Amino acid sequence: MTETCACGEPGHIIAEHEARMAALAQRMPGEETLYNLSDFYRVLGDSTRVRILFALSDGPLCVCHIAEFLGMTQSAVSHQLRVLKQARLVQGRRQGKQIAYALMDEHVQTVFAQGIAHITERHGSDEDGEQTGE
Amino acid sequence: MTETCACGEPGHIIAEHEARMAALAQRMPGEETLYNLSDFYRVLGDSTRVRILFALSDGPLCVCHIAEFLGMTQSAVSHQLRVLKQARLVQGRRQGKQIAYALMDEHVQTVFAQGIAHITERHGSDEDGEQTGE
DNA sequence: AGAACATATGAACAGTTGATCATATGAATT
DNA sequence: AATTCATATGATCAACTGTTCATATGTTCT
Repeated sequence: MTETCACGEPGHIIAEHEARMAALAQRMPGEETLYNLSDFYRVLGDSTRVRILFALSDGPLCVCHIAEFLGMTQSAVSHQLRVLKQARLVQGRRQGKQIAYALMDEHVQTVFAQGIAHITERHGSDEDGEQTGE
Repeated sequence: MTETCACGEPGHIIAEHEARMAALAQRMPGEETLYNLSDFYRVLGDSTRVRILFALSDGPLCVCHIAEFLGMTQSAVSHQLRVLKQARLVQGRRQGKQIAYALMDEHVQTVFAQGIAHITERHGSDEDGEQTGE
């Protein structure tokens, strides 16, 4: 399987690479952590859910209002709220017939804001990248 | 479609919700921004890619070493590197027969580190969440 | 030029995902 | 208790995703 790359010439990059790999094995977070991390990102990796989170960034809203605001079906919103709820990103509080959803904590908002910063700081929207470098 | 929720009773939450919705419409980032944001997260939303990013967090590695380190096929790694490259998260520099991949900039590492922080700060790994609140 | 190595890429396939539709649950109002 | 409104949920289906296999591209060495 692990096709060991045979080029073990001294002074070559291979040397440092292998040193790094040894160090990495130490620092490598547990399988579970990495899985949770990617899972967390996966939840944010859908524009509908991102829009829902943004809709809640100013305060709680009930499902029907989220749906109205985003121009979506109540069902679709509800399904996605369930995902966000399981990921502990939002929280629902019943108020009469309605259920007001809110962001779980400020932490979510922080991460979210940083994401937007990361995107916008790329000064624009040129998104290619087909050259290998060199 | 937008089933307008009829309960317009004064003093009810509906009032503030609708006020918020008006304000939101202003703050709402452009469609493109939100799409880019979720797209960015989507790339991080896969454990293989997260593991690759982590493997590069200590310095460049060539494809075969990444594959060896993660116990994956060269092909699978290469495919994912392409995704990461298009998302401008990594960068490849040819060095002889090999191509050393590296994280694009420190910004990536920052975002990445924050993600790990967000996960671990949840003190453990209890992941349910089936109650609506109340 | 030819062989060997490193990486990229296209096709194919299984597994996952998000929206829709129909319907169930649950709360308030009559 | 029956009706109405608000939300949740299960089934279904099309679209997408990640891996594998086979093969192409590109580099080095002889």
